[in-house]
Amino acid sequence: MKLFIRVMKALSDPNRVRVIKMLGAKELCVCEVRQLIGLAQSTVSKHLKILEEAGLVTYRKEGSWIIYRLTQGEESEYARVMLRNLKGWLTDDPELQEMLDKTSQIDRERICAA
Amino acid sequence: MKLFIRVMKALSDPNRVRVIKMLGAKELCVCEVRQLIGLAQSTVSKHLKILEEAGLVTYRKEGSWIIYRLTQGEESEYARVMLRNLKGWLTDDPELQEMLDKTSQIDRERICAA
DNA sequence: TCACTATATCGCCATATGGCAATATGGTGA
DNA sequence: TCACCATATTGCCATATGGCGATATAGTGA
Repeated sequence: MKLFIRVMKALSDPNRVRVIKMLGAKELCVCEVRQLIGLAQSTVSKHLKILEEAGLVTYRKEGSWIIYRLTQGEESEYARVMLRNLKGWLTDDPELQEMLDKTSQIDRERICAA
Repeated sequence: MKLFIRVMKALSDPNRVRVIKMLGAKELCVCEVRQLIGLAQSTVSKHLKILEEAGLVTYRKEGSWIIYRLTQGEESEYARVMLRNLKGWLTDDPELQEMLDKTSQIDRERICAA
């Protein structure tokens, strides 16, 4: 029950759902997410942690960047099924569509000066 | 997005998930739910409203009882898919199992004196 | 080492949520 | 009509949540 609730809570916030959809298009470092979603860095970091603890996203380090991507739901059936559902869901939301356009265009080198 | 979030929020509370699982076994009036779940009547009523607004449950009147049951997700793909998933999920949760046993045994006439 | 960048964590605040008791509403049956 | 039952709504409280700025941590590169 606890794990299920954790996944549902993680998906109960529109900004976190936006992050999931963005990461569905392309893996992103924290400052790219911050740019795309327009929240404070600390807020983005908190959201990513919640998604990670639900088994929905994972990350790797690359230099001083931390690059997040969706998981395959290896840790949680709930995460796996919800990620699969979300691929098909919300595809006609215009605000999300615009965000996804920006996501595919974004250039990490330009946004996060290295 | 709003509808999706509404479904996720509805499923983010363990007591509401318990109600869903109970109603998956059998339709129930509010006082039966109250008995099974052990919360105040006003709290149960509030939870049922949230589930209803998410398109997960519906109700009919029968005398002075209001009898709730799961929907078929006619109103919402999100509700439909989640209800289908939930049928298979949490089936080995011992605390839920016990509640489901009680649910199938419950006798409306005995609990809710008419 | 130092300055700089990226990220995480902390402390705070406003609002949302889940709980209850009390009250309102509406049907039942004498 | 009146008393009673089931349910919904309201008002209140404690805790959770989502937001931010400030600070801590850690890597980079001079």
